[in-house]
Amino acid sequence: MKFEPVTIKDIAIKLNLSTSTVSRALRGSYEISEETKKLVLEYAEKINYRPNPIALSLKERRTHSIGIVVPEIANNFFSQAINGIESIAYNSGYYVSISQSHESYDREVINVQHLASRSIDGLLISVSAETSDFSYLKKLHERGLPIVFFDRIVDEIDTYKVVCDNFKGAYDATTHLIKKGYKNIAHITSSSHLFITRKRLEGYKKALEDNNIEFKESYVKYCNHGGMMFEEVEVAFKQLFKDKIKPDAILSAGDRITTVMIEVIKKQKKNNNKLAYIGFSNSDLADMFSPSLSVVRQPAFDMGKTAIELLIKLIESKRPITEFETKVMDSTIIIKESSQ
Amino acid sequence: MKFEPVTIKDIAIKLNLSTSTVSRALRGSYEISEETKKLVLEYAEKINYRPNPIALSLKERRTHSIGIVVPEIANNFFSQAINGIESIAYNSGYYVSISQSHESYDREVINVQHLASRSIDGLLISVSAETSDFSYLKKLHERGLPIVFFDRIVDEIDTYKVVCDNFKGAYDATTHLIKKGYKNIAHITSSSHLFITRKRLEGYKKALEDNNIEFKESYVKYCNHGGMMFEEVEVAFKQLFKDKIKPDAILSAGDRITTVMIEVIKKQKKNNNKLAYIGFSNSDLADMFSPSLSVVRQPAFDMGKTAIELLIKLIESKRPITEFETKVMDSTIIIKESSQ
DNA sequence: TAATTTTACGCAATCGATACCGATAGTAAT
DNA sequence: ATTACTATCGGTATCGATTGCGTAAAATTA
Repeated sequence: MKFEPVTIKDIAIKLNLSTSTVSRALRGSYEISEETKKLVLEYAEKINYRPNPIALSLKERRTHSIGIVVPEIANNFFSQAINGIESIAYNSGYYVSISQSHESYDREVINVQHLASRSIDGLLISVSAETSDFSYLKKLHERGLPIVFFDRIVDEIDTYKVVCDNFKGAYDATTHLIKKGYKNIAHITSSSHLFITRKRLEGYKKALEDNNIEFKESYVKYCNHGGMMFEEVEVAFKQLFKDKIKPDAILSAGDRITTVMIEVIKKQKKNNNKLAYIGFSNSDLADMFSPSLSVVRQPAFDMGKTAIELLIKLIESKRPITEFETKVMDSTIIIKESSQ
Repeated sequence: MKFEPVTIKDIAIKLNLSTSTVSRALRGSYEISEETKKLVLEYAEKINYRPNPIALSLKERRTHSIGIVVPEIANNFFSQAINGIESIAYNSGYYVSISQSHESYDREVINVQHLASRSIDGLLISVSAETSDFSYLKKLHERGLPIVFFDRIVDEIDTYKVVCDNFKGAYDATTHLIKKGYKNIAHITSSSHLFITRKRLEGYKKALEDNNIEFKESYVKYCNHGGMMFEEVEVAFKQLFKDKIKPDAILSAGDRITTVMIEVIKKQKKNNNKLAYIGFSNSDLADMFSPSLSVVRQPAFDMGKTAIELLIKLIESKRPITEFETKVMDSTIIIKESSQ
């Protein structure tokens, strides 16, 4: 089965013109007589001619599309961020191509390479939990591919970045738990090589410190697959409760880890309302949980918007940009029953 | 800022060979000496050469990528289906490009046109709630674009389709409610021009009929934006409760409508455990709701897998396929607290 | 009327990779 | 020595659209 679209040549042959004339007529060049223009335009309309974007891309060395690589789309934060990206992209004439790494380094590399080998003009990426080697991104960036990082940013690559204030989010959430009287606060988080993981850990630590609570290394558990595997969260959880002084509250990082943690809690039937928890989450359903979920919410939609705006700026800039900034946006903590 | 990837010509010049020789060496042609092959391969590796997929696409008239158009990705059913699609696509050498219609006809057309104008080899689509005119798809299909519909299928276009048994799902769910003693069962559903909406309505009706319960038109409420607007669901809900005999149970259609409906119920504080509900939903969090949510669950992942398999079959078939089938997969009803 | 300008269009190169058709050595067979 | 054959490589058209350059014919000016 083959899809045979009409080309400019078909029009040229039919109307006894050259392809150059047809091309110029279609784009309304002053060099073409009104008569010919009308003829071409009408016939093109009639046979529903559409320029072949692949041929155009080859010629112009631009595709007018940008690539998005995220760990997963079945994640409220990322799907909201994507919506933000799209809202700007479409109005700016860019088409977006979304792909998922599923928190796997290999999948991430495959996706990025595919996109980068000339099918996109720029890349928006939030790296996977598994990724600790960013050299493949660095190479692409050095070769001139415009890249903007959002959320899971990469510290060692110098370009625009968009994050929320992870330190403050974790600090506020931890402080909130402390104020509620909890003293043994654990932290279940994503993989340790993520920049945002470190920032959140810092916020958590600082809050403890400011309240004269001793930080315990054993209270911090990392999930190297970002919560993609139920077991890793379950193991982390169980280990926490092997401690002689059991946690009375948990701060969790990220949509996936937070929801999986809640599943673990349900499964373990641990919760006789003794365990408080608050998590980074952009779920719209937090209210409907039982108990309703306290969250640190990131401005995902706006982060996406900001990221794409910066990327377009990079792509369309005439001369190389060397001064980059990292936009830090506010997160909000929303207190519900789970942390009371 | 420009991205200047290495081309076959760069290699040719450097090694003092022709582009043809380099091309053949890269693909291991028998016509090239081992010596030259080694030389080319090593240099290509060194400078990290990647063939330009755009040039290849132009030449081969194939892109090795398929397009997915869904109403939204922030929807458990669709994100799971996409994961199913990807699981097969990657292993078959196809790259997937995802885009969202946001239940808007205009967005859907823009997305499909962009994809179709030669940047994809085939299309997987679940149409938006707004779409009632399928002529644009019909045209593309007639011109030879391979299309497979899944979930929101289009009756009047003859190709492969994948759905779950919507009739049976609705029938079973309604029967379950009846068996639990509910007699005034309402149905909040998506827009009326969707094929699956009609099928679900039929299942709902038949279950009432088989149990000698009178069908009331006023108990069926349509959401023409598929639940994308909170208000449409809220209005539907309020109207139901204006009826002199108020519903004691609701069957809702689709992930979005179901979750929005629950929000409405919360907001209205209608639920003193009087109102039972069950909805089509693939949420993994149904258990965590309060009350936990009874659902009709579709085999989203497998539906995605089946759809992409059929699409690849269509794309790679040597001669035109004229015999099409509609795969109907089983749905499962999972009973929890909300329908007791 | 001759010279010059304008109008309207065609030719061919280009983007990157492939593949058909040759072409040139070198070797083997007659 | 002539022919046949093989191994190895290059030239060039091609995919679809754009664009710089060239040019015939028509229109304008001198």
